[in-house]
Amino acid sequence: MTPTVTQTGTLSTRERILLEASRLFARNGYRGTSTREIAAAVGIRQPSLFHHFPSKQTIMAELIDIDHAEATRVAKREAAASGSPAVRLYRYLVADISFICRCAYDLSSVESVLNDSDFGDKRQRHNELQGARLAIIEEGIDSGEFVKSDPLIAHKVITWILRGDIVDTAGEPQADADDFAHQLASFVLRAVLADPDRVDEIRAGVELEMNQG
Amino acid sequence: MTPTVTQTGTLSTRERILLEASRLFARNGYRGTSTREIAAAVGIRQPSLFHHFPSKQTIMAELIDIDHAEATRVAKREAAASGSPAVRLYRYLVADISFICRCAYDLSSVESVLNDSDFGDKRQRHNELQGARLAIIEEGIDSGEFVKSDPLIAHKVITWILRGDIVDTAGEPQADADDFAHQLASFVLRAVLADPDRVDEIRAGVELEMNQG
DNA sequence: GTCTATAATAGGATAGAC
DNA sequence: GTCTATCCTATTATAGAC
Repeated sequence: MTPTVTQTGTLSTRERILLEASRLFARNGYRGTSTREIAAAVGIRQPSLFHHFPSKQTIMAELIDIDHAEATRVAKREAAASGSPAVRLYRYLVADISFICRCAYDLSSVESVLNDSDFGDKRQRHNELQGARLAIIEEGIDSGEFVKSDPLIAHKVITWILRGDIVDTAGEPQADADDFAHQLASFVLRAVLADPDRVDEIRAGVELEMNQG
Repeated sequence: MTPTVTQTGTLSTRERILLEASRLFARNGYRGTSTREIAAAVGIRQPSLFHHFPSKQTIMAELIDIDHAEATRVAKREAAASGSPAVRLYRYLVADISFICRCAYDLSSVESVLNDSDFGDKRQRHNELQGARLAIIEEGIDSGEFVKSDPLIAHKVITWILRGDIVDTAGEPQADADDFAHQLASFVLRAVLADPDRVDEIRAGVELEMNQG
């Protein structure tokens, strides 16, 4: 399984390569990170990397797959879930944000390399995930639960918040990842709901569900 | 002056280097962009770049200065401006977002290189700008105009929205940059205001000011 | 599973002709 | 102001010893 931030003490060399590579890719970009830097961070020599991965590209490809596997899991669950668009959007945000905060790997670089031709085949799944998010927003606007406005604005802002969260809080242990996730989700819901006062009720309902399940 | 998206037809070689470098830095990162790629995009040979800039680093440094010069101008103006925190935050957001949309250069890479030791001296001004923004938010919460919550959450979200806007819409001509800026600013204000219904009144007031000034 | 040595290529920057 | 030619270093990846 994908390691969490609390498990970084007991990683295999392969996992430590993924961890250090993810941090360096986040800081200096995929192209801007050399295999020597990754190896140095892991504590091995540069050619030893190639015993665990056939190329630098496959290290990045595995990080992309880790990110997409979890995002797909959450998106599929909320697509089939019960509840109004607001409740499902709230649950989706909390699940995604707390995964980002808990995952040991810093997945910031994933989205930015999807424009690179080397990873073009990974892009379709990313687009599908974006579409699933937009669909919830459109449903909320159509039903009158969300304020009447361009769904693309809310969709963009949510994308940017998730991206910002990945970049700024990924990979570092967060004091209280759950509370942070709820605060961010509440911020978005306040902006989006036709009746912003419903935020507290939605938050309480989702927290109850999570404590039971 | 810094060129806008509508002026990309009449640029000097020096400005075209800044333009193409900004786009490549945005896509592939500062480290991940070679001087050969920049030269090819401009339509000259690699050594010719060094007639206009003494190094690759000085190209990036100039892009940072362009970004910070405008951000400082806007922040200083709103620090001294009249109006409630909500009105000043709204004006700040609209000014910053429409600058991002109008500037010919894609300034996405600026924030990410500030962690690089090569540009450490530019970082202080960035931190001062962040502080000015946080101060407006804290003032709004203390006065009761904003909803009672952790000011750092709103601050983070605003940072992420501005960053996302830079990354996704910078450098490309926007159909209606002003309307887009107002929609994003309204989204943030709805989430932040104790009385979200005041958004339309604040928007109308700022639009009136802008049409007069 | 990690090492040293090395191949082959791409990187930033300079010199000097035009 | 741009060019060709070139220097030196850094890059990804392989071969083969231990």
